[in-house]
Order: sequence, then C-alpha cells, then structure tokens
Amino acid sequence: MLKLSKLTDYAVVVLVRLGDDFALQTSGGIAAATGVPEPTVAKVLKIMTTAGLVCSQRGARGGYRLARSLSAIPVADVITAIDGPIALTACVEHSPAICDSSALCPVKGRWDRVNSAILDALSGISLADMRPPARDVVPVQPLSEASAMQSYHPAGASVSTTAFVE
Amino acid sequence: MLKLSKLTDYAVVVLVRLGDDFALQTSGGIAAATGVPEPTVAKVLKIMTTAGLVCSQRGARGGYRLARSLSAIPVADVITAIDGPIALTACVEHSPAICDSSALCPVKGRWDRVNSAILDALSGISLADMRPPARDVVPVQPLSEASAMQSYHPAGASVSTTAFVE
DNA sequence: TTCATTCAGGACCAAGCTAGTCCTGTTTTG
DNA sequence: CAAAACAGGACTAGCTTGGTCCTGAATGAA
Repeated sequence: MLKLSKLTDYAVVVLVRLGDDFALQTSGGIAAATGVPEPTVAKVLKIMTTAGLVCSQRGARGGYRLARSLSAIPVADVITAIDGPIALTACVEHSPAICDSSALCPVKGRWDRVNSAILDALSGISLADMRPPARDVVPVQPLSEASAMQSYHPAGASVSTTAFVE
Repeated sequence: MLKLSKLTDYAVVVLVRLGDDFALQTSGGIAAATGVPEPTVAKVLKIMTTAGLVCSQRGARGGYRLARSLSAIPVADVITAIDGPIALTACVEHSPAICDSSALCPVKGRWDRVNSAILDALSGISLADMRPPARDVVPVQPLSEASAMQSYHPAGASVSTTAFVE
C-alpha cells in the first residue's frame, strides 16, 4: 500500500510542535497542544529520543526539545526512526531479510533503483518544509487551558488512516 | 513502514515474466517458471486484468499477455493496481479519507509535497527498467519440467517481506 | 530528606489487514 | 460434450499496528 504508519504522521505533528525554539516541553503539554493522545505522544517521543532526533530532560521541570532544527531533519529520518530502514522490498540492498531464492528472482536488485528514487525524494524534504505558517501555531499555554482544545485525529475516529500514493 | 505489499512484488515478477512478446501464457505456466505459487499468480493476474495491464483469453488454449509493453508500464501503475491509489497519509489530496480535524492539523496539506515526490519517482521507472538481462530469463517450457524448478520466495518462508526505505 | 514530577522501557491486548487457499461458475477449443 | 483455462468470490490464519498501562529511575523543589 506504500502506506506510512500512523505513528509517523503523529511524529511529524509532534516534532513540528516541538518547534525550533529548543524550549523544554513535556509530553503532556504537547499532547494537549496537538490533541494527540498523551500515551501516544510519549511513545513517539521515546522513539524520537532513541533515534537522536530529540533530547530529553528527566525529572521535575523536565521535558523534550529538538536535537536539531526542523530544517536539519529530513522526513526520511523520521520515517526511519519509526518504521525502520526504508526499503520497499526485502530484496533491497541493506535490508535485513535475505532473499533465499535470489538465484532465481527475476527482479533481483532491480528494486534498488526504485528505492533510491524514493529515498532521494524523502531526504530532500525537511520538517521545516512541512511546518505550517507561524500564525497557525497554537502558542504554548498552561495545561488547564490547553486541555480543553479540540483534538487532532489524522483521519477521524473510525476511518482508517491508511496512506496511499497515486 | 513505507512497505510495499508482497503481492506487488509478485506482480512485478509475473509481469516481467509475461514479457514483451505478447504470447499467451497460462497462469500455471507462469507459476512454474517463476516459482510463485499458482493460486497467487492467478490472483495477481486477475487483478492486473481488472486494472487493464494485461489482457486475458479464456477457454482452452487461453492465457494472459501484456496489454502494453513493459516500458510503457510505470511501477506506479502496478502499485496502484494492487494497493490502490498511492497516498502516504489520509491528508493527501485525492485521498478518499477525509481528515475530520483539518482545522487543527498542524501539517495539513504538507504531505502533498512528499507524496508528489514519491509519485514522480515511481512514475519515472518502468517495468522494463526492472527487467533482468535476457540471459537470466528462464525460457518457456513444459510444465513437467518447469514444475521441478526451485521456488521463488521474496523473503524466505519464515522471514517477513516487510519492505523498508532508508 | 522526602516527595512530586517526568521520562525510560517494557508488556500487553484488540482490531485490522495481508497473504494464501479454495470453490463454484463461465468461456472457449477440439 | 469434455477438457482447459480464466472470473469472481468467500474464507481463514497470522502478522502488524495502534493504543494503553505498569513499574522503575532520575531530577528538582519543599
């Protein structure tokens, strides 16, 4: 389906929200500001931390901040962090799975070209390119206010977020 | 995961096998030549027929042949036929699912750019580009011989074929 | 020192999708 | 008429994803 996982979509939303100011923000605060469920935000941020895209500060008054500016984070990095290395098929170079019938496979190595093309496309677009105009950004505010905001659901409660590329 | 479905991988194998000579080949014969299980080949070919990528001839002495030459079939067409329209996220233009929180979504419309880039990449590569050198192609032969051939499994019997793009 | 806050790192479960198989037609040839 | 071959479904098992929750560790404030 060439689909992107929902978590990747969430990750972009969260990272963009984290913004470029490098101020510490808690997972709860980001959840409130974006409308993404808090446990999901926490999950995403933990993955992002492991991947080195964000830095975390534990303890009271802790939180998260970007490790690099949005313009220095290509979309490919986010996808790789969430979903693992980008490889359309198991036959692609660097893929962990080894095709056990490579001797017969009629398209052996041919997906590499397709893969490289996609990788180039994803590496050339940064999160800064996906950032909305500044006026649309909801300012950081106390939880008591933010928690009353409308929620963000990528594709609605009952509709699959399965993604397509036509 | 940006993964491609296994069926898409099979479809490319089958279509390339169908080749450019426009001779009728039965699903059983293709299965034998490629090592892909016959029911799966039949399933793929039925989908390809519906999509207009191959033509079918029913009845005894029937079979399948390409509707266009391999060079006239972009990879994007195969993926679309198997997986539906290519769209990374539900937010992407022309996607059937409508985001019910588009007013709040911080990256509304931003995936379009990523999507277009991928679509361009996939549209620029044809099946002819994925065709192996002629010497690697197994010639058409009687079932009795072909059925003894080694099978082709994209990623082995027990290993996930999940595809990645890094 | 003690406690509240916040992240770290898993385990766990339900739901949906994919792959693969099979069965019953229908069409065409000989 | 019988055999060959495609058409079009239904069906099932397994995996993956998503989402939640729990326990523990680190930090800072009172």
